[in-house]
Amino acid sequence: MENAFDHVILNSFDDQISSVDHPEKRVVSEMDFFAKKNCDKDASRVVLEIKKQSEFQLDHISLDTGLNLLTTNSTVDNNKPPEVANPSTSNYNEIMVVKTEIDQINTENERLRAFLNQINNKCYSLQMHIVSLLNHQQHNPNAQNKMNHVEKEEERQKFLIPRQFIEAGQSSLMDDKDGSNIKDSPQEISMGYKMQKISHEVEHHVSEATMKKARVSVRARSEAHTISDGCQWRKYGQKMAKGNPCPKAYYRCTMGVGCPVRKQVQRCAEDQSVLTTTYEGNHNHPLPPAAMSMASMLLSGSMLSTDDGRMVLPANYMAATLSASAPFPTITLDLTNNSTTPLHRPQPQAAPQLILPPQFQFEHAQNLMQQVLREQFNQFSGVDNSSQEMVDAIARDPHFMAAVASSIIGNNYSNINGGEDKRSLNNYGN
DNA sequence: CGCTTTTGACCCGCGC
DNA sequence: GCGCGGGTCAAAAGCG
Repeated sequence: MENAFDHVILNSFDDQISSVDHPEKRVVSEMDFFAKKNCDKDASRVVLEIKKQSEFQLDHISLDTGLNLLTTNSTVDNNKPPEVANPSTSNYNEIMVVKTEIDQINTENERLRAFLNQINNKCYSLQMHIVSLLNHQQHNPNAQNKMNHVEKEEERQKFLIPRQFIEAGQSSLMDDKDGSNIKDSPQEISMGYKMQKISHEVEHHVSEATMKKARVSVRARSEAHTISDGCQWRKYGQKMAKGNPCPKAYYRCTMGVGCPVRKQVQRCAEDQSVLTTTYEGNHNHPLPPAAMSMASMLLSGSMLSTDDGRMVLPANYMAATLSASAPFPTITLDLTNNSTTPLHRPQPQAAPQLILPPQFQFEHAQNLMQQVLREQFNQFSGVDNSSQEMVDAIARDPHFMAAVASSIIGNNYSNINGGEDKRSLNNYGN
C-alpha cells in the first residue's frame, strides 16, 4: 500500500530537489493532487536523480581535484573553503544535505508507520469496547429508556463517528494489496487478519441498514453540471423534484463492475449557483488518485474542480452538518461560504434530526478525531508527551483525514495508484 | 460500434 | 385503496 504520508513526503522530496536544482523553475505553493504520478516511480526517480547527480558531481569534483594537484604552479588558496573555490562542491553538499534529509524523513516515515500500526491495534481494542457497550445496551433496555431522544441520537453519533475513523485506519493499513506499507511481522499479519475478521463481525453488530445507507452530501458553487470527484459516473435517470425548478440527476459509479455507489446531483432551489451532490454507498474497487485527492480536499477545505475544468474556491469557510435522521444519516459538507443559504436537509419528512451545533465545523471534526485517538491511548495504555504530540499531528494531517473521508466515500482506497480506467462491461451494471 | 444520455414507464414506500 | 413523490429501469436517441 501507498499510504497518504508516503505520497505527501515523496512529492515534497520531488519539489525540494527540483527547487534545489532549478530554483527559478518551480515554486512549490501547493500540492499537485491531480497530477497523474506513480508514487513508486516518483520515489525511484527521485533516488535515481540524486544518485545520478551525486555521481556526476563526484566525478566532476575528482577531475578538478586531480588537475589542481598536478598543477605545480597552482596558486590555490588552501585556506579558502572548498565550496568557494569550486561551485560544484556547493551543489554536491546541497545534494548530500537533501539526501540526508530524505534518509531522516524515511526513518520518520517508518516510525509513523509503526505508530499507525499501534493505533490500529488500539482501534481493535476500541472496537471490542464498542461491541461490548452495544451488547450491554441491548441487554439493558431500561437504562436506555432513561435517555431522551436527543441524548440517544448523540450517543449513537458517538459510536458512528469513531467507527468511521476506525474503518479508515483499518482499511488504510490492511487493504494493502502488496503489503509494502508495513513490514509486517508474522504476529502483526496475524493480528491484522484477526482485526479484519472482527471488523466484519462488528459490521453485524452495528446497525447494518444505517451504515449501508449513510450518505455524504456536498454543497459547492459550480456552474458545471457536476463536480469532478475523480470517479467515473453514468447517468441513469433524471427527475423533477417537488419544490425545485431544477431537475435532480441520478448517477451510478462505473469504475467497478457492480459498484453500488450512486450519487444525486441537484441545484439548490434558493441559489441555483449551488450544486448539491449526495453520495450513497461504498465503492467495491480501489479509488483512483484523483478521487483520493477529492476526498482530501473535501476535508481540508481546498479546491474543487468542475467537469469543465475550472476550479471552485469554497473559501476557507467550511461547515459540516451531521444529520442522524433515520434511515439515512447524512453528513453535509457546505463549501459555499454562504451562511444565509439554508443547508439542504435530507428526508425532511423523517424523524426529528440531530443537527449538531453550528460550531461543529471542520476543525471540530479534527478535534473530535484527536479526542478519539487520545481516549484510546488514555483508556488502553499510558501515553507519553511525544506520543501525544504525534497523535495531535496525525489527527491534524489532512491526508489522514482524507482516509477518513474515504471511509465515507469508499472502502478500498489503499491502492492509491489503482483505479485503472475500467469501463463497465454492460450498460447498467445490474 | 459501443458507450452515454434522455425520458417515459414502472416500482415502491408513505400518508391520508 | 388511492394518490403522490422519490428512485430506478430500459428502450431509443445521441455521440465520438
